[in-house]
Order: sequence, then structure tokens, then C-alpha cells
Amino acid sequence: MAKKRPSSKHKILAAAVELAHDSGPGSLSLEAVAKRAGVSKGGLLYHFPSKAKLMQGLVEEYLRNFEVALEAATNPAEGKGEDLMRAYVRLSLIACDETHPPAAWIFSAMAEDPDFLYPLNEFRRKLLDRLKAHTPDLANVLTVFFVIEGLHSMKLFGANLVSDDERKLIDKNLLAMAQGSNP
Amino acid sequence: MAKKRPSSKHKILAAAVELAHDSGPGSLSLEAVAKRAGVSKGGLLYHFPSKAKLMQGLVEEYLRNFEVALEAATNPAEGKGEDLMRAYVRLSLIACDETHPPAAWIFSAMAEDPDFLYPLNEFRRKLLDRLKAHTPDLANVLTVFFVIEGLHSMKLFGANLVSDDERKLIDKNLLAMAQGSNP
DNA sequence: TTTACTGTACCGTCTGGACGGTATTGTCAA
DNA sequence: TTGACAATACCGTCCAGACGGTACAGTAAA
Repeated sequence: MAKKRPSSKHKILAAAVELAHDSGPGSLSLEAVAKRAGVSKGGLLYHFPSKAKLMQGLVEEYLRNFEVALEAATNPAEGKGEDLMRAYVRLSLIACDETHPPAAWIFSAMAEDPDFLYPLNEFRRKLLDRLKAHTPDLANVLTVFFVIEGLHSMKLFGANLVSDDERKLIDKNLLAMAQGSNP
Repeated sequence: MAKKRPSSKHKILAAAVELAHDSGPGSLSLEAVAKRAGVSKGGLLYHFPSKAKLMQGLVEEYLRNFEVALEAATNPAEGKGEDLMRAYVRLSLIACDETHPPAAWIFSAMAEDPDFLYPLNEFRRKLLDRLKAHTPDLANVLTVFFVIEGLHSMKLFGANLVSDDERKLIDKNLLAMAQGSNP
């Protein structure tokens, strides 16, 4: 499977994420990404033959990371075996707090072509289905899910609408709801 | 304030909104907007001397519309005098259901320059402050607010994650929470 | 005459992507 | 062991097209 030197690909993806965050979604040109990654434009195009492929790469990496984290948290064999609902809430809240919002590139992808986000939407649909199947209280699940979506949206748009205390209150409530809807 | 012939300006703004929705945020070029609005490029630049001014125009129109609707619903002199919290929830849910999401252009603005969204964030901050001042139950307000943000976000990203029944359940819950936190 | 445009021509810049070339590393037969 | 070849991993250049914006001449109604 040829994984001898995976560094460049990851460097490029990381550079794209950073650039989308630091310089705005509009600045995500191939040259800019290549420069940031310490790679020539030709080199970038070797790994990602088109801008579209780069975007797909970003989406895939993001989904893979979240999936791995969720699996690791809930898998009993790997130590914790955390409750699915609780793990989802906890991981989502952590993602919300990262100084580097891992999804700033979403706007770049969206600007390029909204269809790039299709896998992301599918992922969320499946996740919500799992959560619904997992807990009996449908209203509870929906509330938790959309509050988290709202928090992510706020982060994405760079708005900071709540104080630290209010945020703590939200976190506490969400975790309680995640806990409460399970036997 | 020169409101003699508002048709062209509005036609241009409407065309920009439509185009952002139909053809993706990336297709929002001045020429494309002008063509869609049935106006020459020179004519567009007469009203909006730069792309930045067009974006500002979109933001301002959007905020003005929401503010007017909210004021109309809550002002006792104009008939209803609806409760602020309830009006906010109701209007937000209506906005969520419009086939033409009124905020598809947000991605275009974001791609151009994230700073364009500053007034929008400020508006939401003030709105949230009003809601907090208006009702005693802080946790309730925050939950309602962020669920609605989440619903809007879902709409923006073109994801349809809930069935009609689930959506009705959410609406019912939100309205109940809006009602419940008031004396 | 002023206001509100239309229409066209044009400029400078940026961008995605194609392309040819190159250095390094791996493979394998003689 | 070595020489021939090939695959991998890039580099640097070039180009057609799109875009924002400018300039300007014309027009038709109020």
C-alpha cells in the first residue's frame, strides 16, 4: 500500500487547514497551500491532482479523525468503553474548544462546490441514527445534537456569543442530558 | 435617502441571493449577478461600486428584514404584541423552512472576507442578550438559542438530517421551552 | 440638466492545471 | 556485486481563462 513517506500528504492537508483558518477561506489557492506546506506547486499536484481532490482529502481526513476518536472512546477492548452518547458529546465539545477550529476549511470546500460536503452530511446522518437507536428519548437526542451543531456553527462563524460561565453551563447540561437519557 | 426607484437595487440583491443558492457560493461574480438581475455590469457597479459593497448590502438587507419582522411581531401597537422569546423562535423556524434559504449568500461573503459577517454576529449577540434579559432561566434560553442555530446551520449546509415528524417534535419542544420560561 | 442607467472595451492580477524535467529510491536479472 | 531500468516524489515554468474594477460614450425619462 506504499506508505513509506506519508509526511508530505499530511503536511499539505495540515497546511490547507491552517491557511483556511488564518487567511480566510478565499485564500485557499493551490500555490498558497503548497508554499505553506514547504512544497512546490508541482509537488502538491502530484499528491492531489486537482483542487477537488484536495478538498476531498480534507473531508476524508476530518471524518476519519472523528471516527477513530469515537471508536477509541467507545470500544470496551481499548480500555474505556464509554457510553456512545456521552463520548459524542464530550468529543464534540472538545472539538469546539480547539483554538484551531478543525473545520475552517469547510467554507473553502463549500465555496468550491457544495457537493464536497455530501460525505460530511452523510456521516452526521449516520451518527444521528446511531444516537437515536442508542437512547430511548428522541426529543433529548435531537436537542443535544442540535445544540452541539449550533455550538459548532458559532465557532465556524467566528462568533463568541457566550461567556465562559455560560459555556460551562451548556456543557454541564449537555452531559447531564447525555447521561440522563440512558439507563 | 434616495428611495425613488428601489427596484434595481433589490433586484440585484435578490439575484445575488438566488445565484448563491442555485449555483453555489463560488459562482457569485459581479457579471453573473448582473446578468441574473437583468442589468448590465456597469449598472450593477453604479449601485454597488465594489463587490465588498454588494456583500455589505446583502448582510444589511438580511438583518433589516429579520429586525422588522421581530419588531412587528412584538410591538403591541401593531396588533400582536407577541412575547419576544416566542416570536424569535417562531420567526427563526419559519426562516428555516423557506425553500430559498435566505442565507446561502453567507458562504459567498465568508469566502470573500469573514469580516463581512461581523454585523451579523453582533446582531446575534444583541439578540441573545435581549433574550437573556427577558427570561429568568438562562439554561433554557441558551438551549433554545443553540438548537435554532443548529437547525439554521443544517439548512445552510444543505443537510436534511431529520424527518418531518422529528422536526415537528423539535418545533413543539422549542415553543414549549419558549413559553415555559416566562411567567 | 440631472439622474439613472446601458454597453463596450479594456487592464492587471490571480488561478487551476498541464507539462517537461530531475533527483532519489527500489527491483531484479546477469 | 553491479548495471539497467522503473517507479516515486517532487520542482519550476508556462498558459488560457476568469475576475474585479475602470473608463467612457451614449440614452432616455423626469
